[in-house]
Amino acid sequence: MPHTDPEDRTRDRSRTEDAILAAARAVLIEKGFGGWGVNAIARAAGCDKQLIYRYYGGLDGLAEALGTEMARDIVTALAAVPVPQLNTYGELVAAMIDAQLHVLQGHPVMQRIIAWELSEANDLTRAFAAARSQALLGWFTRVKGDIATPPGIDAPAINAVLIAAVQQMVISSAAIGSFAGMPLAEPADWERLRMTLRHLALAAYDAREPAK
Amino acid sequence: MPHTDPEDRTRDRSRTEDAILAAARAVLIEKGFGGWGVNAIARAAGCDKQLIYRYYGGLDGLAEALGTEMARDIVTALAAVPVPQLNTYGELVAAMIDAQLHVLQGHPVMQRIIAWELSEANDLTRAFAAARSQALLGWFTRVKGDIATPPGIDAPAINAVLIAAVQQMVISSAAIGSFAGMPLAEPADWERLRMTLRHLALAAYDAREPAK
DNA sequence: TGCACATGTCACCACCCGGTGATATTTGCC
DNA sequence: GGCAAATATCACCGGGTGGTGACATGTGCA
Repeated sequence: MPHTDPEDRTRDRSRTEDAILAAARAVLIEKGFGGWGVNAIARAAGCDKQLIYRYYGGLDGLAEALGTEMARDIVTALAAVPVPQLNTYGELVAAMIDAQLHVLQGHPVMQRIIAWELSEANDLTRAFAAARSQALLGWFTRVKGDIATPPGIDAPAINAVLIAAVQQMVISSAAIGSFAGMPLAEPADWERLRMTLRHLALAAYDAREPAK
Repeated sequence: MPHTDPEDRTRDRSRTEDAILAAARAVLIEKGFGGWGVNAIARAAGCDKQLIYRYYGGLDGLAEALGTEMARDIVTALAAVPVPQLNTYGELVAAMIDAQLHVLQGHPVMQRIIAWELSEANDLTRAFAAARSQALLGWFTRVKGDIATPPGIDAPAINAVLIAAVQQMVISSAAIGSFAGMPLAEPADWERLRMTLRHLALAAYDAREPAK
């Protein structure tokens, strides 16, 4: 029976490609970028490491694939933000911050990649950071056209600071479960952070923030 | 001549101890924690790695020494903050944030250690994070007694968010020179960040921030 | 059927790592 | 001077890494 069903073939390139990609994610999540190598990934994927070189061109190509996935996930998350309902600049920023917090918190691969960027400066990590910046800034410039930018305020800097806080808090929570004495484990902790970020965004932009 | 001057001895324990510690800092700064190991440090110190084990008890003891130095540097930097001149809670927080930004920006070892904390969760990195948190919170609780805490505001959360932003921006600048499209290289960039953080702190706490 | 190719496996290489025991040399005291 | 201890060096171990060439086996087409 030479013509077997593609589903239960023992030799299926696309299947092993998926297995390698999944293993690449799993190893990155479990061991971090320090333990992210061909041997560990091949072991986790249950195949020979040679296939990583054949199908992805080695670690670099595999990392690129993860970066592409990450950028796509950010775009997807931002696309779900209900922009038309936001009528002030502060509300828009608060929504963006909220989306960023949400997607990053549920995305351990992105968390590891960000920690990677912060630890090693090379072409790969620079490409990671650029992809995320582009996804964020692209969405924002595309959306802010509808809403007036407050005058006399350094909006890009404030937005960068808020995004930076989100990143640091989420990455720190994954590593040690808290930050500067503020616990980051229970859902209530995250709600507290969410409210704080919203408060800051509104206080920075909208003259009178609504009572909470 | 058995009684040589201690200054030009070839065999001087305290001298090599200092050399090892300096090499530990240098290697951490240059290669990051991924390349921070006994072989590289001994090579940089110009001595045998055996001495690292003898004098510091291995990598763990050496890392502890670096952590102790870091905590001491934070305390020193905070001690220079002119607390008596600050009469509002927002001003106090702004001064703390400013001190934190200043010390971290001039402390590449601390930058690497923070990136380390964000990448690996073990007893060592947890001890690092705890030491920094303790230095910060200890100073703050010791100082805030003089100034009334604004009611109805989650001050610890806001402070944590601002500190988190500082950390993320500085670490990111060291790694890729910018963050979310905001350049972080020239002194003017840092002044811009400084002003933004101050604006946020005052907007969050003091009802009417002074005109800039 | 037979043959070419795609797919997967294995063995091996040089290199670096952390760690340790044995050994050499200097120092300082008696 | 002599001798013990402190200081420093060397050689080696097992193990892990990224990378590569040779080989085996399943697949699908002529």
